[in-house]
Amino acid sequence: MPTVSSEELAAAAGVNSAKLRKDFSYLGSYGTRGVGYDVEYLVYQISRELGLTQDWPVVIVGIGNLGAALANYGGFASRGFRVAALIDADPAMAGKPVAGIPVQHTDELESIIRDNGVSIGVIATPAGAAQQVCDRLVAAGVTSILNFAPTVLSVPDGVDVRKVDLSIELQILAFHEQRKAGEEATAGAAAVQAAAREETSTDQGPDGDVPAVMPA
Amino acid sequence: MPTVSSEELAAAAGVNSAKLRKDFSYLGSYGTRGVGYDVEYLVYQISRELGLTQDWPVVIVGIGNLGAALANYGGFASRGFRVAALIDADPAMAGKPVAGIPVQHTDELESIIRDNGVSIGVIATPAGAAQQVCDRLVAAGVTSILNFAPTVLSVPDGVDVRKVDLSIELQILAFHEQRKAGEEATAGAAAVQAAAREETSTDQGPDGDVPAVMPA
DNA sequence: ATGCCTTTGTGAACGCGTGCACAAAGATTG
DNA sequence: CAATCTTTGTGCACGCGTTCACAAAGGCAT
Repeated sequence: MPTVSSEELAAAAGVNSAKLRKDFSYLGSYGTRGVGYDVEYLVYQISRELGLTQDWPVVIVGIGNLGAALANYGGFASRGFRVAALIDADPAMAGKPVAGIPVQHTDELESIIRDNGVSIGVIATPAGAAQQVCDRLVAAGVTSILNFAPTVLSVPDGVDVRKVDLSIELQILAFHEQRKAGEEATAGAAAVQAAAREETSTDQGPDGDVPAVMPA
Repeated sequence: MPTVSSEELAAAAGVNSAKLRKDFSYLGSYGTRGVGYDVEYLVYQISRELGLTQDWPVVIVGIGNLGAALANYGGFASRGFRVAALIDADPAMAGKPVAGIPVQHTDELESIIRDNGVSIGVIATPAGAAQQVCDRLVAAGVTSILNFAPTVLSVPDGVDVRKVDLSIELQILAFHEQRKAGEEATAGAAAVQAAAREETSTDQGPDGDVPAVMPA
């Protein structure tokens, strides 16, 4: 039986082994003292807890470059996601296959959601259409939305929204890049990013982790 | 002179006003007691600290759906980024304009980087080509890389890499979705995501923030 | 079977970040 | 110019998460 110790795992991940053990303990997944964790069992437990063993039907709305890129993205299937439908407002797109899936018109949105029991929707439309699409998704029963459009969506309670801003990551890189260059005047620089984050977005979305460097 | 108090700002952002003031204090940007912060000055200071006032030339390598989507993305210009060049390995793409910028062949990579003083590169190639492109970018002088390819890149010290995995955000939504549904057996669920994070990626990339719920 | 060795699971201490609360500072009004 | 009022900047305390350290547990060799 192949096993791993918390020590090995921690070293590989660059974290503290005690924390890792404590985290695992919340799972209820018990390791064996003197031996370690059964790899297969551990992988299964974590996968299940994360929802990777379930099948999540997903719709993508807005089949432009980004929507097409998402439809073609290989990582989805392996993580338990299944693209149930591609939806676009352009009638000319209807029926055209993208990533092997025929695009359907926005008119079908509600019925697609209901027929497939979709609870997760991806919005890759232009900013102008995003809120409207969002409202329709929610009304049809979607309770989780991944938003790529550069708009903050408002949704009723009980609906989760995560906003992906492709430029935020670039901004974080630029921030570091700037600090590499100018070590002189940039003395009391850092903790700003936290403040900036507070200013721009109202909560939803991924927090780019810039290490909170405390200036001298 | 238009001003804001830390109290107003904090309320709008949903955070504590004291923390906000403390964060601002690290900037050295002083507010005026009894009045608040000069909005214009504050915006400028934060922008400058974040590198938004600088002009960052960026190259995008791999002009498939994703690369094209990035090239068309409006958010870049407003954040100080300028797409200096689009690069693709397919000779058939060469010269074809995407988002108004002609695609150039991979052969030109090194000279483009050098001529434009590019220090930030975006990789939107298939996984197989990513490491090779990365190596060439680094060799040509790029010191920050935004990686959309589903591979972990290895780079020498001094080079920053951020990996964007489009399915991670979906996974976080699915995680919450699962918890919404099954409140029964999912008693001692939560802190797993931290552990999972430790397992999968070795540091680089955005940490999707799932609130660390402690089980009873 | 007994003792030793390895590794888990966790109680307790430490450290850091957040939030409270107040003194200092400046603006404003009479 | 003095008194008052508002808001900043920050010392201090609290709380939470991380880390340390060790006892309990199980495997394995003799």
